[in-house]
Amino acid sequence: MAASSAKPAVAFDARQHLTGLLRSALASVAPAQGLADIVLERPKQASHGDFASNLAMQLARELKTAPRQIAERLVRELPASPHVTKVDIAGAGFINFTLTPAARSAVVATVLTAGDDFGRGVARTGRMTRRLQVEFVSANPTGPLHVGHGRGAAYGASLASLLAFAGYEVTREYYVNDAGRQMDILAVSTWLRYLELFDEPIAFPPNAYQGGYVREMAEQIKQAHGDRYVHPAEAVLACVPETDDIEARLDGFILAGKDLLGEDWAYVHSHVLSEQLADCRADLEEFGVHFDVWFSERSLYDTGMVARAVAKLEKSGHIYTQDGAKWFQSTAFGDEKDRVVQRDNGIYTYFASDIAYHLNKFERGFDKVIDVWGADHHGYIPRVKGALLASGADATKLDVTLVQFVSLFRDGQKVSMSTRSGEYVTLRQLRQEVGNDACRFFYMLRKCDQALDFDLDLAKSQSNDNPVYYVQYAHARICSVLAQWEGDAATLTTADLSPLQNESEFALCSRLAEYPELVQAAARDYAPHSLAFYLKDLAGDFHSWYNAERVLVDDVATRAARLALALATRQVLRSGLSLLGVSQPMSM
RNA sequence: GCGCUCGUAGCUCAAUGGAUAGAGUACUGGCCUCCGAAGCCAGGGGUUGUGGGUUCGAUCCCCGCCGAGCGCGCCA
Repeated sequence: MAASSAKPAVAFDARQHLTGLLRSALASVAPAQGLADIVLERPKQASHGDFASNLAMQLARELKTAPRQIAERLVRELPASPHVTKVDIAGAGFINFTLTPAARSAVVATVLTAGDDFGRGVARTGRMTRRLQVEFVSANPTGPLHVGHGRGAAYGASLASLLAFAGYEVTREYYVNDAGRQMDILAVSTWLRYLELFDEPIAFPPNAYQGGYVREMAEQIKQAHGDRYVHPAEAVLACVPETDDIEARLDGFILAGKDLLGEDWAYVHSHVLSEQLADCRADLEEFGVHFDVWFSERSLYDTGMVARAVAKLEKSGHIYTQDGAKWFQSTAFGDEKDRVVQRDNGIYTYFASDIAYHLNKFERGFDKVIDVWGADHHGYIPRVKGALLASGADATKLDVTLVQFVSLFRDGQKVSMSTRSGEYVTLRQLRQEVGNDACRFFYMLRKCDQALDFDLDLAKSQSNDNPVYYVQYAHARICSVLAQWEGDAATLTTADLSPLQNESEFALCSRLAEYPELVQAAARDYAPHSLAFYLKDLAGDFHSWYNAERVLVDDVATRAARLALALATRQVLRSGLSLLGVSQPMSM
């Protein structure tokens, strides 16, 4: 298409340009320091110009000279530039650059030309990592997702989108814990509720899953299979030891299920698993959270990966046997104590499958493996990294990001939540109360390593005050103006931008220009929350400008320039909101 | 007790080692015959828990103390 040739070969990059100027000045002032990093930051205050460099302060020690004096010399040696209108020395020795109006507004054309690609990073090569995996949520499929999972879901999904946009190839993965005791507990819970439907007198264990969804699954099984799985209470209770140890009693119920149901146990087990997994998946899809891979823990056992992983550790001499169990010597890698990988009864622990899983991830050739865990799992980091090291893997390729807890408040009271007791607010309930957009955005309004207090009443009663509307409103406003203009937006790409002369216009331009570097920084730091804060700032700059200046004025040139600025703003709003999984309404 | 994550305006939260620590909310006072007032402008609000250290410069890095959450199982 001919239109693509309209894309300028080299868009003006102010940061690159100024870096070149400073490098040139540095070569004259201090030739020996030619390799010093040139840092350019965007000052918080408009009076400090468009860019500031701390180069003089960094050189003060080496040159044994006062920063301001070095700054003066640097400024004297700066090559003349058609894009710079003013260079100041301020504060402790900052060199402040103010760009010409043309250089400041040039970003508008850059945005409109690039469209959805504005801010997108190019694929990295060489020593930069390229293929990434983000594993997140990975909740046991033993019940509905709760608001804590929701935070992990929103964080992981936004992070993955951000990394992909920043130029990495990203795989989104959910680790399904479909093996192990928790699944057995869910199966037996359902079976016991099922027996209740046939009036078998068995007291429901207090540590079994209490949620209503368990009763629903029991009802489904009854509808589909009648009394096929019914066994008399006496037969069931015969397997359950008379003890105060409720865990031992629960294991007795599980044993009863396996013994009495025989091959039918597998049916109940797989039925409840697929039910919960499907529910979880649908919940996440509605929340705008998608996965490329649903990885089964059980497949690690079926393919012998778990046994191989343990054997590998054994071979490298990091396993010893004590009390009939096999222990991994994780203390050799900084863990607090050694950990069992295989119990005396021959059954592997979850830790063994975790090792196998991570080795599998590494075998798949990712340059970086990012695990998003709940903060309560922080104690597992040393042992997992230790196992990787012991297996000869490069543990620095594993990054673990911890997402802190979410506390819900209703009527000023903290809502106590426990998965087992079934007394918790589900992600689905939260989404229905607050809405998906507000939910996704709200979760992103704090750093993930910060505990989150979520006031349900506030989110419900004052949902109009939610920051997400502030950002979406800016988008809708722009759509409205463009609709009233009734022109062809494509013509704005080449609009003359010289009519943009007001401070509020330059402030908005500067914010737009910041977007690509913000994307890179947020991706580097695994910090999608900074994108949410950026969008709030961008919307704020837009609203301020919109109140200060009128877009649809009679003067044709001014109107075109301002429409172009509005359109560029909409482009970046749309880009950022979509990365966060928030919709971009035309009207609201 | 040991370990991890934290402690910033009344409240909820920001701040690649940079300049006078910023937003929102709440409070006070202004702005719609004018493109969407879910908006804008202005104002008061702080010893960044605390005491040291490193640095030209510390909310950020290091150490002690105080306080909060989480973890410390042959559960997942």
